[in-house]
Amino acid sequence: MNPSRTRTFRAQDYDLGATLDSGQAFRWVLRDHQWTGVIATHWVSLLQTPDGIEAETGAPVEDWTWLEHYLQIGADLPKIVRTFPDDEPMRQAVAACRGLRLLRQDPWECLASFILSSSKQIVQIRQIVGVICERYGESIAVPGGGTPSFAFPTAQRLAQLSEAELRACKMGFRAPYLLETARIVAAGMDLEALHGKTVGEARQSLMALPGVGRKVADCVLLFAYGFQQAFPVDVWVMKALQQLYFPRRRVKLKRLHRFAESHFGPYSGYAQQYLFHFMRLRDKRGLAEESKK
DNA sequence: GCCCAGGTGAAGC
DNA sequence: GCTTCACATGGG
Repeated sequence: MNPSRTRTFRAQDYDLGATLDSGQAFRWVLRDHQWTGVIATHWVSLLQTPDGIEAETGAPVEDWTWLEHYLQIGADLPKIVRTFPDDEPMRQAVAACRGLRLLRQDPWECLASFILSSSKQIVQIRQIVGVICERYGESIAVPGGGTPSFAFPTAQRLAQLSEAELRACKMGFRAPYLLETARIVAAGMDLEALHGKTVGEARQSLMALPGVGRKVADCVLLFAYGFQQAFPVDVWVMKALQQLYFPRRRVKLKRLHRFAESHFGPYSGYAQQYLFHFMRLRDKRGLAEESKK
């Protein structure tokens, strides 16, 4: 096929906005109905259409497999949703988040981003990621006249920096974690090798890294490696499980993990993303209602 | 000023 | 094993 800068993907049941804005990835910006972001070294702009997604890139592309893979165009969403438990909370979440998908991201970018995510709001994670990309990422091709754009910095690049330089990117106490992890990866830890492991083994390898606990590890397992059983429990998912499944009884984290494993089926990670997004939507609406008063 | 954010690691029971 | 606390920074 001839190299081209545009391409159309046919896709049913795909809510691009919900997917790119649901706290999985931190580099997407909405402008004039188009989502603009960076995947590896590609500047990309995406537009939702009735039949699917129209993509534009900064440089001509011959093989579009990388984008199809990132967006998980081929995932059978109706089939996945049918495996969710048939209970009231999931019915509500599915109704509220129709077309929400899981992306398949680059392991290093996902790992580094989620090390920066701890105890931070999504807007702020975006901001920190933006700063490290501008300062330490390679410049990439953008359409004529566009503002400069940068790849996510490699582990090798970040490994050369000082802790002070990272702190200057507003990441606070996360700086030493990111720096140490970058140095371990730059020194030869093979992130690709985790693809061939079991969830448990892969999780152990990730949790051995500084700044990576159960929650960050599960995010990377789910959003980068496609382990559909990984079930990240952050404050929102904690709230969802507490309020929707265990009202008026405080349940400990360990128990919630066990509940999640047995209750949500083979695509529990997907179910988790629906609960997460559902809770955030509900919160936004709640605030909007309140400000009207 | 206050509380909270896609938490983790270390210290103290 | 568990619970508590410090850790930067900015949004609401």
